[in-house]
Amino acid sequence: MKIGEVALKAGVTNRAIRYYEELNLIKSNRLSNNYRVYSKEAVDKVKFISRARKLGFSINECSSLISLFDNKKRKSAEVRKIAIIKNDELKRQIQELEDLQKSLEWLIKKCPGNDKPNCPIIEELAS
Amino acid sequence: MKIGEVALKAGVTNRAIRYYEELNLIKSNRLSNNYRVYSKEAVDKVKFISRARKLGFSINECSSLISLFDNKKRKSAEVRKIAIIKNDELKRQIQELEDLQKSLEWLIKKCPGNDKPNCPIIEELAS
DNA sequence: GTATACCCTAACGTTAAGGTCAAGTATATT
DNA sequence: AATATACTTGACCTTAACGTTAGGGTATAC
Repeated sequence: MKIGEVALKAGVTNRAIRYYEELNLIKSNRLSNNYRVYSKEAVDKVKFISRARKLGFSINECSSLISLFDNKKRKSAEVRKIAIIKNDELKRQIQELEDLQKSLEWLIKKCPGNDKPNCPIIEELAS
Repeated sequence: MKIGEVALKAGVTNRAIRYYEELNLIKSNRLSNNYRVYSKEAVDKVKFISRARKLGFSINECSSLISLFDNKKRKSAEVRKIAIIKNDELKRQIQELEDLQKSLEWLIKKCPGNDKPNCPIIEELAS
């Protein structure tokens, strides 16, 4: 299977695949014409990476997950640990954004939103 | 007042001030030695920008807010509009992150976290 | 045999908001 | 005078995860 087919099946671009390969997340062999060839398992791996990315994991984290994916002697506790770290990060990030959003919402509620210049939002920022 | 003092009073770096100036968010005059000089109002503006940034507004949005801040004939409805747009963006962003986080949490709960390889997180990503 | 589609590497571009030199000028202190 | 501190511009650096050319070679269909 050549790169285009893998890309199509996994729903990513050729460039992304070459990039993952560059970072050693996946591997390929070469044909005599230097084209990359992939096994069916490579498609699964690329899909795996794609799903993990959509779950919020960075490429680096994907790399760790792929290692565990490959390691049939893995301990589920190790996987769980990575997931928990990411989950905590997400929760913290959400909290920060919520704090901002609540502040903003509070200001919006206090703003009359009419034709006059008087505005609590501007005043708050200027205070 | 020279740049260092403004930076100190507003709690940002000299570089940040020059950057804001470069993007026309603030202005300065020059002394005969080419040093920038600022008025007291400039300090207020830089503080304004700094606070707005911390509320989640981008430099571009700060630029719009500064224009309204400067415009004494502004309508509070215009300010409110910008704030509402940003608020909606924040809400959407929070929602996306929460969806991710919930998915991850669900997987974590299902993972035994022991010494065995069997792991629902890996399985989900591989499915 | 030529048009089209696919593959290759190398390398620069993208986004935001400044950070970090480098090299020179100016001011202030001792 | 020498040293230390503050200011100037200009230009490259940072992060992530690829996107996008440029300039080729290869394969397949007609």
